[in-house]
Amino acid sequence: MAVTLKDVANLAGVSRSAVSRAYTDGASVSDKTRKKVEKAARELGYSPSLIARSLATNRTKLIGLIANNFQNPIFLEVFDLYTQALQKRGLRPLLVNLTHETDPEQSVQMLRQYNVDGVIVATSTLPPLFAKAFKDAHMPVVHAFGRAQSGSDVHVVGIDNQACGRMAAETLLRHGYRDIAFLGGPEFATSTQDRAIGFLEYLGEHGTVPSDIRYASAYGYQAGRDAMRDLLAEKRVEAVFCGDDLICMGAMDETRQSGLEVPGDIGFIGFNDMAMSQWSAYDLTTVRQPIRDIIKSSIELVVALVEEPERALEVRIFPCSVIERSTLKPLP
Amino acid sequence: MAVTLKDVANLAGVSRSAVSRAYTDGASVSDKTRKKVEKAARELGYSPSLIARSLATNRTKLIGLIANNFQNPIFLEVFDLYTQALQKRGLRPLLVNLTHETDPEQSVQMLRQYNVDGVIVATSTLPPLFAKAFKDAHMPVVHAFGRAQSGSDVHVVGIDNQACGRMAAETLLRHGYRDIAFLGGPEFATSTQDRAIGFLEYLGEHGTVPSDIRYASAYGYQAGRDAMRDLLAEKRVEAVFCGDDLICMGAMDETRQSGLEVPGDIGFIGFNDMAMSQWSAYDLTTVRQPIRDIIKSSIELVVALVEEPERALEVRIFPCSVIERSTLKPLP
DNA sequence: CAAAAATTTGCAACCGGTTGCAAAAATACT
DNA sequence: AGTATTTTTGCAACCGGTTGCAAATTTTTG
Repeated sequence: MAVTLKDVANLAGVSRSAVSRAYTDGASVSDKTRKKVEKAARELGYSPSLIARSLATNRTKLIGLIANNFQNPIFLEVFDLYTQALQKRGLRPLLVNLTHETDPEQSVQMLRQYNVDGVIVATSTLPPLFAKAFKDAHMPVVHAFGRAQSGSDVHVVGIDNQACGRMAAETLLRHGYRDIAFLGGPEFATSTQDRAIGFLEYLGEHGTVPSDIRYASAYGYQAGRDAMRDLLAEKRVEAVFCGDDLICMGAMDETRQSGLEVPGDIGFIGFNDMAMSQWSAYDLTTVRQPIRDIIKSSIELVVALVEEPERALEVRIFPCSVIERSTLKPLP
Repeated sequence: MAVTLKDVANLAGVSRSAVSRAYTDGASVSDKTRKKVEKAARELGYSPSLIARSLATNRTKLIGLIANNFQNPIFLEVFDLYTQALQKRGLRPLLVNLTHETDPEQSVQMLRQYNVDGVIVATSTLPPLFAKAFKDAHMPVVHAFGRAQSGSDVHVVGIDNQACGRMAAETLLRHGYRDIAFLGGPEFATSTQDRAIGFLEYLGEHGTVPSDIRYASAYGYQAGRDAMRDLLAEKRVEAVFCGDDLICMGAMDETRQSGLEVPGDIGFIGFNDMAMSQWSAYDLTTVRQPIRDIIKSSIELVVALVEEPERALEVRIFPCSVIERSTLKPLP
């Protein structure tokens, strides 16, 4: 039913190899033959089967894209950028949803079966078990938005979360806040841990200590609200550093619902600078993470790894910046 | 390097067919042989290549998932549900981003090359050219969230947008509004057109006409804001039916920025009931679209089509419902 | 113009599985 | 026991491409 290389070869009056070569660039074909093949292909409506090619070349042009947070809209931006960037290179994302997945082996198994050329893990926290499983399966893996784990053996493209924590602290102090709370993402997330470290460090260096340290149960809106409710019930602070914009929005909504004003009564600084952060309902001051750069770079890295699997372990860090909007009181 | 079926066959002391059969259920193998094969496979860490299998069986277990709106967070919910539901059936989504794509042929080409078993188009508007291109390529296609086009030849799973438009109108009238505006998505979107028809129809049946009809340039926040700004500059209405929650949020933010109150000065009713719609900053009254049902059903349909390509054209419609929250004034 | 060099071509084996068919083995029946 | 029936097995061809190698062709050179 489908038209194959052989059909084209017959119509063009050349060998099957000739047709194949006409479709692989860099191959040795005369112009004359190529023209004949192209003509025949057009007449028959031929398009080569990537499956068959994959079998022969052992390359699928498939990149596994692993994600475990489909609640945070920032991942939609991430998917958008990934799919587009991959498409431009003639690659395709094979989306894997780890949201309710617990068994690393099984996921690896799947990716292996599809013979993906490489894997990009786009999660803030890569369970160590997964990292190991991928490595063991001899798949090129890069962990985007990850942390440079000391003992780890997976390539990382991301940001320096400690430095970002410091930036947030610096911004809050500069705006004249003293009585500050830290409201992070889940405590087990390395990203959260690092941001906390940098944040505390900087405050410490300037003779302060956070009035409250607290963790949302997830990188999500409701988790942010819940944590903020608890915080408000216990004490009063001047400003809050939230480990994620979505958490921040939840916290702000909770704050406003309880009758307080932002930034009049409490100031907020978030993290990520997702598209929604500039909505006027929030207009968040936030630490901006350069996701375009991270995504571009992680694709380049995984592609390079496909060519050169034994490449030296690499960690690529991109700088963040503070975007000042209106959730902090004006500079003194 | 990779361990193949032949290796397993050798170790187990059986033929290659035996190994193959051990892995296809329903095949004729004795228990004894299967045990031997399983043991050998375990020892070698064998996992069969889907690529090779695909070549032989002409089935890839890949479903093309086409989307063209990565700006609207509702699609993150959609992706989440799709990836999970497909995974459960042992299928994988091959994500295609049409956002900046104009040439249907090229996209079809791609999906053909990967030999996807079927295609799910998850866009509110399927450009007719795409529909035709897929059909011509003899791919099972289901248009989720689509409209039952009269002359079309693609299966559809979605909602009755006209009925939904009527529901919105009914809700607004019931709440005592008279001076009502329609703020739809892009005018070319069939979903928008249908919602408008139903909306106008119902109002007409109750002796009213909208005070304003207007279309946002996209199903997005900023587009909603811009359209609302124009509306406010021109006239004053009591309530607005927005063609999408995201548009509605933009419109609400614009309204509030201009000093008006919701629902005090202007009431809003949205469309979709995305996760964010219940955030307290908006707490939208909205028409709920049953996306879980649509997604589940569209997968079932595409799977059925793979088995039976010449299946009669089908249109599956799920009912919507109005979720009342706080963006309309209380019932009189 | 012939010989040497460079380019193009086709053959045939291979990638890693599946499957129809006939032979072999196991089970049922008289 | 021997024969008929059912189940299991291996052979070999096939899925749709790629690629090393040697032969055929074209181009360059003296």
